[in-house]
Amino acid sequence: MTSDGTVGKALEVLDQVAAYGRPVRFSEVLAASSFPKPTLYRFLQTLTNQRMLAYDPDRQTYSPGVRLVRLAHAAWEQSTLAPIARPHVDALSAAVGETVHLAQLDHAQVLYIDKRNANNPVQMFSQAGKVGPAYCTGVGKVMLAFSDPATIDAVIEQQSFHRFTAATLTTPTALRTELSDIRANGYGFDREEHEPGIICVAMPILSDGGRVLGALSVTSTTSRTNLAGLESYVPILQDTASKIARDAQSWSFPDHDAKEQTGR
Amino acid sequence: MTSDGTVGKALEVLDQVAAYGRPVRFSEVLAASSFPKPTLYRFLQTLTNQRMLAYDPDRQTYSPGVRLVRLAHAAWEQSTLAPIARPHVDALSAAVGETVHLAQLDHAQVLYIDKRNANNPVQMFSQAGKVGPAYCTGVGKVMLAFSDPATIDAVIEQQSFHRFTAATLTTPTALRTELSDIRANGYGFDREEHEPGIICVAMPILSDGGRVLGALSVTSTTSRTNLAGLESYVPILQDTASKIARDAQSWSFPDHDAKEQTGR
DNA sequence: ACCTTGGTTTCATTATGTGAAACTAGGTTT
DNA sequence: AAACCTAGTTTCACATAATGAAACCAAGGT
Repeated sequence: MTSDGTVGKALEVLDQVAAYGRPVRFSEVLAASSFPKPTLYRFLQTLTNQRMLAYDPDRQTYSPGVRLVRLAHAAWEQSTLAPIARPHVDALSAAVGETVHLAQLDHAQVLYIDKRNANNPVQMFSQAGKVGPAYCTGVGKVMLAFSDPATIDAVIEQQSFHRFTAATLTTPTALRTELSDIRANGYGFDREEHEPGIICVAMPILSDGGRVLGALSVTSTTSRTNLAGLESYVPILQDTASKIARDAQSWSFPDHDAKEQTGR
Repeated sequence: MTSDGTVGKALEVLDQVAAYGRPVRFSEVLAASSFPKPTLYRFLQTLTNQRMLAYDPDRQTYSPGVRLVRLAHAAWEQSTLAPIARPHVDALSAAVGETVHLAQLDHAQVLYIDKRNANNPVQMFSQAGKVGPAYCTGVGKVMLAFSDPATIDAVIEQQSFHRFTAATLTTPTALRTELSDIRANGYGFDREEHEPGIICVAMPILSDGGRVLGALSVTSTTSRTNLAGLESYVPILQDTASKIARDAQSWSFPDHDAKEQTGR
């Protein structure tokens, strides 16, 4: 399951390089890798030839390659909620005048798909594609809360429960309690759990079948407002979420997970 | 060269699926593919398992997967000019009040890396990652003009020279003439060659060594201005480009191509 | 001149990918 | 309903391609 075939291994290497967030040397990758030296070397070569990685011969470093940017554009337009949600997110952003996030659950992480920053706009790519922990973000908890039990277990399993702030939930038990609160309410908050001073309300985007398609959040700072203030956005968030869900349905956004295909 | 190993083949398939720009069925891919049925089938399975592709079991279609979005985020931040250029592009955009593009040459295509749309902002990812033809865009021609002869030949070789508008350059000869004009001037235009009514000025971003790092352009419409009007932006474009080049240098942006590594 | 560290190449061994052919599930025609 | 497609999936003997221990090379350092 971990790796299917050579391709899986190569992608594992690609992921690893991307994870560093900065150009890395061969030896660094090697040290962290489970592959023996020549094998890893060949993977890096192949990926570089394929422009999935870029190699800087001067510094002898590898970093993720431009080919990915092109591919991701296609992925973003076809396999995410972003294009469907765009007009609704725009409207929401305009109405609330605060930062709005659109996220999906990928793997066991929160993947930010789109963002509107009311004040200084722009800089989307820098945010879209970003990943965050599921256990201490508004969108993460909300998506998790409405996932099926098996997924919840699997995801919780993979969380680090690193303490970012004093408010961070650091145990599976605390998180599970929070999740059932969220299920009861229909929405959730981030109470400075990830970054001090940063709070948000998050709303799941649910399909008719009750499946989690993604989540929306409105983010602000404790200096500007408080949880009660954010809670006033719940109706419009609710409305936006259901509109997105409706459009996603009619556009026939896949309601199922890609069923686990029997690998090798 | 065409394909190095299994990984290369798999990525070829991935590219092919992404190129459709919409979910595709197995048989469609098969028809266009050089791989025999079971081989292709296995590749699609592997890529799906790896979430490089997403499979919709209802419609039996494949589309690029979300994992790419995450990877691309890293690529965008590390292997493109975008993060370095961002402040300068912001400033340029604010100064000219027109749409600004930042592009790099990838393969034989123009890859848009960043964009500022003065009026209705946002919607970057939808643009970043987008590709366009090199022979009939301002940025494409400008980057090509300052590339080394071998690259020029190779790129021209791969152009389709499809006629988009009456002004499109449709022959290698016409393009070569245009390129030497651009070299002489130091910048270039798009004279409605790609889309009617759309014109732009483009400026190459050159390293100290004279290597093409990317290109900037200011785009407008014939209803708002004309080529002479756009030409007035040349000084600020020049300035912006050289600032980006400077920063790229000091940040040690790879000045060389990833040297062709001897594949299998 | 002699190590050491980091990167690259070789090559016999073995695992993996390969694809013709056979199979299955829906749908359509006779 | 039986025969017949068409599109997708599985099998399996075979060949190719991946593997990694070991050897090699190139810089720097001592």
